[in-house]
Amino acid sequence: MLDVAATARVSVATVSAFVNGTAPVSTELRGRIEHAIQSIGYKRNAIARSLKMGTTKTVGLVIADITNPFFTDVTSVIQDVLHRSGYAVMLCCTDEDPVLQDEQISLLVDRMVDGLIIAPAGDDHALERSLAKTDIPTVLIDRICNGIDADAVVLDNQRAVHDAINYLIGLGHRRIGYISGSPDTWTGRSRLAGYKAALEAAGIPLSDELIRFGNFRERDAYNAAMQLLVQPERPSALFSANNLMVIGVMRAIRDMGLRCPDDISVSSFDDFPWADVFQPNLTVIAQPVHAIGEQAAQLILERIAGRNEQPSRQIVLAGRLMIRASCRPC
Amino acid sequence: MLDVAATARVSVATVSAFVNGTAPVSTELRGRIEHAIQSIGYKRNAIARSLKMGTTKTVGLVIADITNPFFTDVTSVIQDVLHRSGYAVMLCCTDEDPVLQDEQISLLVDRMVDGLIIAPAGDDHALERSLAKTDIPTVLIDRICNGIDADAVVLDNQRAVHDAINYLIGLGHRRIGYISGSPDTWTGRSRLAGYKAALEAAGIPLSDELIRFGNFRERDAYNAAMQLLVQPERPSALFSANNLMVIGVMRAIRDMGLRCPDDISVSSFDDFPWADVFQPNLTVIAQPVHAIGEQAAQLILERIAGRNEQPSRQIVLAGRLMIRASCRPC
DNA sequence: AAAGCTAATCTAAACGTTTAGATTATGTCA
DNA sequence: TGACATAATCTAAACGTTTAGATTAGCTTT
Repeated sequence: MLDVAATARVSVATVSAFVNGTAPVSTELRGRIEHAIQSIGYKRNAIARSLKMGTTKTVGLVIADITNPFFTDVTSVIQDVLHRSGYAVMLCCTDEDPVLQDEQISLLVDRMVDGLIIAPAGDDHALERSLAKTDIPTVLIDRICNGIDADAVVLDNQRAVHDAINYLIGLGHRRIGYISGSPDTWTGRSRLAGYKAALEAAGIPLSDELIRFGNFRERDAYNAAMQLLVQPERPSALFSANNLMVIGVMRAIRDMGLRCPDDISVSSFDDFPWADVFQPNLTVIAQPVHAIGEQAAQLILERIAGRNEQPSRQIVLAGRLMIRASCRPC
Repeated sequence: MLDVAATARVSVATVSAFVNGTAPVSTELRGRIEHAIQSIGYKRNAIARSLKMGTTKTVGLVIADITNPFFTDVTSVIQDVLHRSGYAVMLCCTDEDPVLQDEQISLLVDRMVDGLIIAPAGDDHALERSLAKTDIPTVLIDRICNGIDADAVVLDNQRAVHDAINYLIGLGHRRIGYISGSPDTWTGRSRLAGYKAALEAAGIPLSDELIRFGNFRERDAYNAAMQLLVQPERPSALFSANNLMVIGVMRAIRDMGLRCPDDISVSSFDDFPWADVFQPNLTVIAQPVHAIGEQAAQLILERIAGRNEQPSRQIVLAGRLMIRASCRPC
């Protein structure tokens, strides 16, 4: 900018005024500056600008796993709306590891992101500590953390799973195996609660024999499903608490020489774009990924702009049961 | 840092020396500084540091679509290795739109990223222009651009598709429909070239009737596949040039009331983690996503460190044909 | 013609670091 | 004791912006 100013024989203040349109500049100088910028190939340095302004026009997005279609779908729309508002996105993955999460958040805070959108990993206190000494606006997605006072947009997990399990019960299933996400997370707990509530409401006794933990990971879910399938009195249906795990479940079913839905019914949280075209066509709970991303992005923009000074609120969205062909009457 | 210096009754230079370990500090002062940092909750400001040092410890990653599992797989390993070297990743998506791509690259350049990893969208000149007036180290992935002198890690697309088509020919197929990616991209062209070469080598006459363009998008591929399927003399096999498109292809097949592989064989570029467990089990060309990400990350790190001053080189990796159950003898 | 406005431009001080080079303290040796 | 080396610490100038407040130029008005 100093070079531009020198070339155009004006002060840096004038160049700045012209570049940002923050103050009127005479046609005369405007021409000279424009020309100087062209010939030098000047680009405003966003780092210096950030330092002075105290704002980076960047928001940090922290998710568990970039390989999970749910997160990428949400990320995609978040990026979209933030980009339209002039914000860039810095994406970090935690692999569900609270230590890594702390590192990533720290990295984002150091880089002075204007806002944070987080799908928290690990137990509630982990995030609480990570966020302790910063006052960066934050919105939580997918999961809620108890100790944290921040906006959140989440699903009515309990209700959604309740509906799905109810559907299975309606088909006559009584022994329904449940592959749970990590009970350390709100998401894992609330979905499990939906399962339990549905059974309870139907008067079916709960059995720990039917619940296994897959930690939202395909590999772990495979093992978990295997444990359920080798039981002498095998479940007639399996429900998986997310998309990654249902693949492990299906693999276990195949490896046990069983077929879905002929030998066993399967349902799961999270939809796939290919679910209606590859067999078995999975019956799933579809999350409103677009709405989640849209809402999260709007919330963070409002908080950043300071337009929203109200106490934090939680937006709860509903899942939708997509009945296809992976469940049979029992 | 000034506060810390004041509290510890030392100069900022000493604080800086302590924080970065760049110069010896006496135990006495070390204690005082440490204590001051604790009580103030000081964190080094990465923005100010970047401004002074001229390095952001950040690399920009530009991909077409974060929703595409191929890109997310690669992104995942790139993030992993870069994070281990202390670099953060700024992820941008272009939606295959050269204009958006230019915007995103500009944004990254403004933010002074230390390096750029790009899966180019649009025609070669688009990227050439975007990269014109910057000397940021760059490595290209997935696609090559002619005018650009940068390291690249790509697949031997032609060879890979050649193998896959050969496999179909070996099964007796003669009318093989091809759903191509955008011919504006190197990837689209090189894969198509593999198709043509394979037919030619087998003495099968080429026919434009059998080639349709799906632009690497599910929706477009659906339409493209439809056009092939309504032909009076329908192809006996369909090959899709990427993962997103094969879903569109399968949907078209279903909507036409056909079944794969009974009525028509299907194969495609890119593997799915669920391909061996959902029917039809797709026969695909698997890309070495891990190697691609690893190599790309290493290349950019070397270039950034200035360790590698050699002329740019292209790393060409091989795809692997995963034969499953979506192709039948004809 | 002097005074008073207004609009355009400029000067200089921030923002929070890093770092060369100056300064000070400590110890060694003749 | 004084000269000299060495190690630790400090001072101050950058990095490339923004912006409050000062200055200047060009008009009106009296």
